[in-house]
Amino acid sequence: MAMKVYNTLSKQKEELIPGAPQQMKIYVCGPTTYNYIHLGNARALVIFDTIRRYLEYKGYRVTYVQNFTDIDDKIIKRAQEEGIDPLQLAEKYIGEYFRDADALRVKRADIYPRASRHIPDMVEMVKVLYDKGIAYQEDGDVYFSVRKFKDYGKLSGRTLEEMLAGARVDIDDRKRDPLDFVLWKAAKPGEPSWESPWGEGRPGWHLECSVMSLKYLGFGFDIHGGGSDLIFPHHENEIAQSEAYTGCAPFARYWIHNGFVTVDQEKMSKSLGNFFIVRDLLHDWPPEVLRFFLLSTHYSSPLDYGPKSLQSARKSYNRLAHTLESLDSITDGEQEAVMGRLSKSAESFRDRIALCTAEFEEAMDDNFNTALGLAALYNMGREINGFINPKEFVPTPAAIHVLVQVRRRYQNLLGILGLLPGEKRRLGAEYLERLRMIALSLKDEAGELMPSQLPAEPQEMLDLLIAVRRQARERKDFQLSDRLREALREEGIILDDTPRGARWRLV
RNA sequence: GGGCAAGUGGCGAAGUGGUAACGCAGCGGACUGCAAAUCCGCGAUGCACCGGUUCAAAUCCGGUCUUGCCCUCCA
Repeated sequence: MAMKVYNTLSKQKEELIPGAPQQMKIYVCGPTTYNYIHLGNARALVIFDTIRRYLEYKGYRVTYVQNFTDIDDKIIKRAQEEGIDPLQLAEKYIGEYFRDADALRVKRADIYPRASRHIPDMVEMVKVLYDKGIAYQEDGDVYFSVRKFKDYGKLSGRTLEEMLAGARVDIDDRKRDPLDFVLWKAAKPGEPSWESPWGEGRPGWHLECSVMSLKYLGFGFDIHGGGSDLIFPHHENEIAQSEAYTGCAPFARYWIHNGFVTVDQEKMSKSLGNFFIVRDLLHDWPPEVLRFFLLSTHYSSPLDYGPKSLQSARKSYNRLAHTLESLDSITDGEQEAVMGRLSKSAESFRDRIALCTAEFEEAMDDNFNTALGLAALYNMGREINGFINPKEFVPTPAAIHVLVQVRRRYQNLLGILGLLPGEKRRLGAEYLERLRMIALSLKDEAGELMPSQLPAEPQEMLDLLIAVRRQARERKDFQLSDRLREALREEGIILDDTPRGARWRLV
């Protein structure tokens, strides 16, 4: 199946054809590291991570590059406030970035280039642009002359005149044209700076992405991604620099931009101050739930954040995860049971699963429509539940065989979206005391069901409480049974009664 | 002021010419202890509004209203 993707450059959906067979070279603009990442940053991360995973699923060899902007006005400002070295500050937040990204199941990029480590390459690019007469110098600053690049505006879809009409551009005497942008900034006292033919200074923001993407992926690489707020000026300027530098086009072939996360319909942004830090959200919500939320809307649309939407995401996600749990428990570690004759119903079940898989792939092939892909997973989940839940279901070897395959398939697809449930959490030592409290508080009611000697290990303690409850149920003491279940629930332990006894899980 | 999106059931959200996916909430049912959890089923005669094109429109065209985004560091 051919894949299609919306290309910001052509403003239409195009077939995605790799530059080299079965390979995809992707460059994604990473964060400026002066703070923890927020949910808006996370959206871009998760979206491009999902695109990458899907391409890999389709058999592409993906080279994935994501930069860190570690030289920047804000980093410098923040570092001055804290009285530390800017690069050290950036390094600290790069570390924090990895903690959050890893928690969100974002696969590591192949290369994480940093602006600070590519200064000579950047100076070289400026030099070439200067020698070509496209850039000019003024008081140690070097500017790119947009009038010298005829295609300026092709990404954002604006002419120079339209941009000027905005009248919000800086009036700067040193610029020959208000729309010219800085390639190299002359050093100011107390700021990090590097040697250059125009004196001490530091690179302009857009330069790093041009230099580093060309260096690691080469001219005309496949996909360049980022948030829509980067279309102008960042990506527009990247194109101008890079194509003026190399003298040919296109610098990158497909430009993919994701929509914003909003709060009360307003863009979540650092400058507005209405942002939510991923670190905090991870404290309250499992990473899969955050990922589910971020992928539940098409990547190009705005996504409104609110506690209600996350609650809904949690319930929605739990259903998908629960189906996987059921599959796990029924196939119970079996890898590949012996093949036997399939019943008619098992056969048609297998066929319907195949249809859902095709549905998922079609959705993802069409501009990475994760919302539609999730719908396919729900359809698949419904088929699975409908197959294994009825009383008349018999786990014959043949049925298990099918289910093992289905589990693998279902797991695979969830994995593309990064939605595989994390490792089952263990009962930590902190539970022991809380569980003992429950036991003690119910001692009178439970009478001889509760032994006087309580276990000293959390899991044994929980097993004991579950056993007590089972006995209470057997003698139809539902009051005690319910009270026990409620008490456990308050501690975050949920009991599910099944025909094979109670199963527990953590919220 | 200029440029660009979007407006779909109570809520969220797919669908860009052929008769409205999916999730949450709600309702009904199965299971059960008239429990929790879970599972299954049901839901828009209509897709902001008006007009037009077409055998056929949520989907194309024109107009109106509303909202958001970009034009400034930002994923």
